[in-house]
Amino acid sequence: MHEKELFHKNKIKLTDQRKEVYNILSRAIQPLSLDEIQNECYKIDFSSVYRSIRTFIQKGIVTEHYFGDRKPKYSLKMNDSHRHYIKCSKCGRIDELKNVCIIDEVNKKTKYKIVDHYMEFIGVCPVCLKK
Amino acid sequence: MHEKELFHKNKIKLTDQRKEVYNILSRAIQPLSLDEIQNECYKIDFSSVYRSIRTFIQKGIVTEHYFGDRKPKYSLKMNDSHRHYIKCSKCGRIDELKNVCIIDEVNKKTKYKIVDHYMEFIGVCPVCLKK
DNA sequence: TTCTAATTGCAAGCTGTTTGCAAGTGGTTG
DNA sequence: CAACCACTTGCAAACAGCTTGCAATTAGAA
Repeated sequence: MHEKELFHKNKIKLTDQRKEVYNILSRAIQPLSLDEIQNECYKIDFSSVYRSIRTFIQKGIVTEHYFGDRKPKYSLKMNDSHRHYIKCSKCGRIDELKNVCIIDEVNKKTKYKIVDHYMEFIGVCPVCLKK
Repeated sequence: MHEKELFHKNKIKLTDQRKEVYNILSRAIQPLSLDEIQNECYKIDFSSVYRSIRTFIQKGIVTEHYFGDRKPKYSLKMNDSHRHYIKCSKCGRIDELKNVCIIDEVNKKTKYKIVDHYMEFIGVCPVCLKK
């Protein structure tokens, strides 16, 4: 869906700042922290990035993730299906993790109804292993 | 292992403050934040709790967890051989995810040698599901 | 084009973590 | 078992990241 349509559907005013934040997230291959987003922006105040993100979360467009890092990270929910990554700790290469279906297992074991999840793996890729 | 032995083995001075922090963690059934630990203490300055924890982490005795509230939480690593958690999106309750071993599967599928990973599951807990 | 409610940038405030320092203490040594 | 010293403590102040109030600006409806 195009951003204009998406914003309109969600009753979000289409400002330059919000467009830019949205586009940065849509191009990102990984979730980004607030300051990572701001660094990608041409010239937007931190508080505006912050408020854009809060608006997007509230409208259900963006998801907030917590990893072993003090700063939460953000991604577009619409990219959710591509949200399993594996990253090489040597060369930085990022691959997608396909067909790793753990949700059913987690569901069964915990009796929770899973509404969201994120998995990220760090390892040494086959190429670097050979070196 | 008894705390005196453990501290000695790790070359940590055995002070009243550290003993107390350690004992609070060893009794805890969930990871605790710094101020939760301090509240359990008889009368220890916040910075001493903080520094005890940092020492324990550095010695590999304690693990730091991020669960999406602002405050990281801490648990004894020995209680904790490979824990994953699941968090309720309604009430914030945190449960442990037992016996979810995905590493072997990821290893097999990707040929990466996994060195670290994050998994985050958000769902609605059984109690909230009933409401 | 005009009008208004929503959004922006800025600066200040808040919450939680980290650090510098003087005073105090564990534990090693003679 | 006394003396010593490097490590630890409590306190207060600094820091980092997030949040908010406000006056000026702007999107978009009328």
